[in-house]
Amino acid sequence: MPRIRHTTLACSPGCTVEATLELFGGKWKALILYHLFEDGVLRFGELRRRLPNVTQRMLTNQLRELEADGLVSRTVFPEVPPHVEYALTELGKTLKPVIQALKKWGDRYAHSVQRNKAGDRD
Amino acid sequence: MPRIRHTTLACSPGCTVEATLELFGGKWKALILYHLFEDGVLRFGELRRRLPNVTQRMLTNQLRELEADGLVSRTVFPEVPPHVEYALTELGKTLKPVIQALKKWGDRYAHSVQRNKAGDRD
DNA sequence: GCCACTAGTGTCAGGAATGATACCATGCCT
DNA sequence: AGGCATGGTATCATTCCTGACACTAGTGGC
Repeated sequence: MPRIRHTTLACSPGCTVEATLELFGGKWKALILYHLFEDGVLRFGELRRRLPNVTQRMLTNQLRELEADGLVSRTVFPEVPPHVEYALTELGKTLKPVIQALKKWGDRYAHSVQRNKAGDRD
Repeated sequence: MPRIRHTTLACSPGCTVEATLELFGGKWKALILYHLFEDGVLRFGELRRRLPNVTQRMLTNQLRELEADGLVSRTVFPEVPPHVEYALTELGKTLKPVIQALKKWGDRYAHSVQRNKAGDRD
């Protein structure tokens, strides 16, 4: 859950930047998308294993929101035990260059971010 | 203030994606960066005018964090009334392709994000 | 003397985001 | 009959984010 949804994109010229960010600004969404780009299709449990620090509830939430935004598809197989598959939609796939840009920058520069602040964690 | 700072980037292969996102995942940071890309150097008040919905305190906070992360420089002119200029650092400038990717995607696809969810706002 | 201007800071409060934990259904295996 | 597996939900508590509002300094103008 980012914070605010502004679907009217009239606020300012850079507003679409914000709007885009809100789609995967959720705490784990970018990671989810990233793994879906890597692996294509993933079951709930597989995603969970790839994101060890996410609680089940969080993962469900984030996936539901991605689904509601049309970025991720959710396919339920009526089996027991339950079987649900998550994959990127066509729209979701268009985010690839964005995520790649993020990753590329991170791989190159993240280490050079000097955190001078107190209250540094992790 | 994103949420967690993990400076050790060992969590998962997509971790740098998250790390990058945390740099400008703050509610207004992407917008601030965007405007600095557009205009080069901006005074506090100018930024404030470009981001009408941000409170002074928020703007200060976000700028301080961007500064702490080494993305934005803050230059104080010892005058009265106060005069402070904000600009991108060299590191900050390297984020340009990332912000551009966000904007490009937003301009093209943001409108096609269908929000099926209840609780839609704005 | 009083007010305005700029760039803040301090405090407080409300709400949202997140986490912990427990619980559910159902079919299979033993 | 009991336990396990999967993909969830429900409830509660807490922590974090954000906004509203008031306040500051120092000089110039009326």
